Amino acid sequence: MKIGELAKRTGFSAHTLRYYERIGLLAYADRDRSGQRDYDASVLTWIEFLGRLKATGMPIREMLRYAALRERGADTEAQRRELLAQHRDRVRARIAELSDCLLVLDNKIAGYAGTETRMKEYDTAPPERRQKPAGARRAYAC
Amino acid sequence: MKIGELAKRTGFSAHTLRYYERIGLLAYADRDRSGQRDYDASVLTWIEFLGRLKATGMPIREMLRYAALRERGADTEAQRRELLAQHRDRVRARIAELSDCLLVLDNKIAGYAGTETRMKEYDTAPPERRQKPAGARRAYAC
DNA sequence: CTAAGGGTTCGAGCGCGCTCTAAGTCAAGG
DNA sequence: CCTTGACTTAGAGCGCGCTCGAACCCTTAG
Repeated sequence: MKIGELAKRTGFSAHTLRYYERIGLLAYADRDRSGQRDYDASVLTWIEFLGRLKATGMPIREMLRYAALRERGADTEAQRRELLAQHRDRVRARIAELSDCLLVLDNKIAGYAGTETRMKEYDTAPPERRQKPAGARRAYAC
Repeated sequence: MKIGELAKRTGFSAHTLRYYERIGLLAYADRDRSGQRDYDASVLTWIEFLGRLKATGMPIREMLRYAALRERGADTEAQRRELLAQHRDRVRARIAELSDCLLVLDNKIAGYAGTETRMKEYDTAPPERRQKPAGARRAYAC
């Protein structure tokens, strides 16, 4: 497989794949007689996993540490497991943080929606029902 | 409140707060007779909300759009709500992505743990019980 | 009076992760 | 034979979000 196809398959650009090789995140790829990289399909698994690490915000520095352990073979498994476990904890924390922020956002949005609803109700409701609806209790500040 | 205290209270550095003012994310702050910024406590709410937007990965560009709408007053509420709703959807998608990756990580980690378990079992189990345990079915590739 | 410890401005610099340019090589199709 | 287009390299450049340095100004405590 040449770099263009690998790019297509992984979603990384050829530029990025070469960059990853340069910095050591991908092993030096075999070249054909004309010097072009010729990838083995097995690299797909690794690149896809790198994609996961990247998607979860692992810095390249740390991917490099993981890649280096991997290259050193089976007796680094405990260290790799440890590294991933730490990362997993960070991901969990991140999810929790985002979920927390999501509540704030929902609240704020509900506040805006509440304003519209109140305005509509104020316009359309008969005078005796013109009172603060339940949604009006928060989120005016911003 | 001077910038140092605001920094302490919000978790943003004084440098960052000045930077935010420079780019228009924070309104120009009143200065005292000696030219030092003197903040009103009300700015805290806004800065904390900015912190939420930042924590959820909103780019500064977009915070600026939101801030600009806010400055323009109450008749931009629908647009602000729309902007936040879009952002909220991205946050939800991001949480989903992270959760998905989390499963992959858990799996991989379980694979490493499985290796250790298997090695232990292989070392300690009597020969007739030396067979693949349940945890051995995946995640060797990396 | 002096020194410490805040604050001010402007602009340069940095760390990250790419992303692109330039100049060149090579293989296949018309 | 010639063009097209994908590939090669080394290295420069970029967008983001700060972060810091230099040189200076105020206020306050000892």
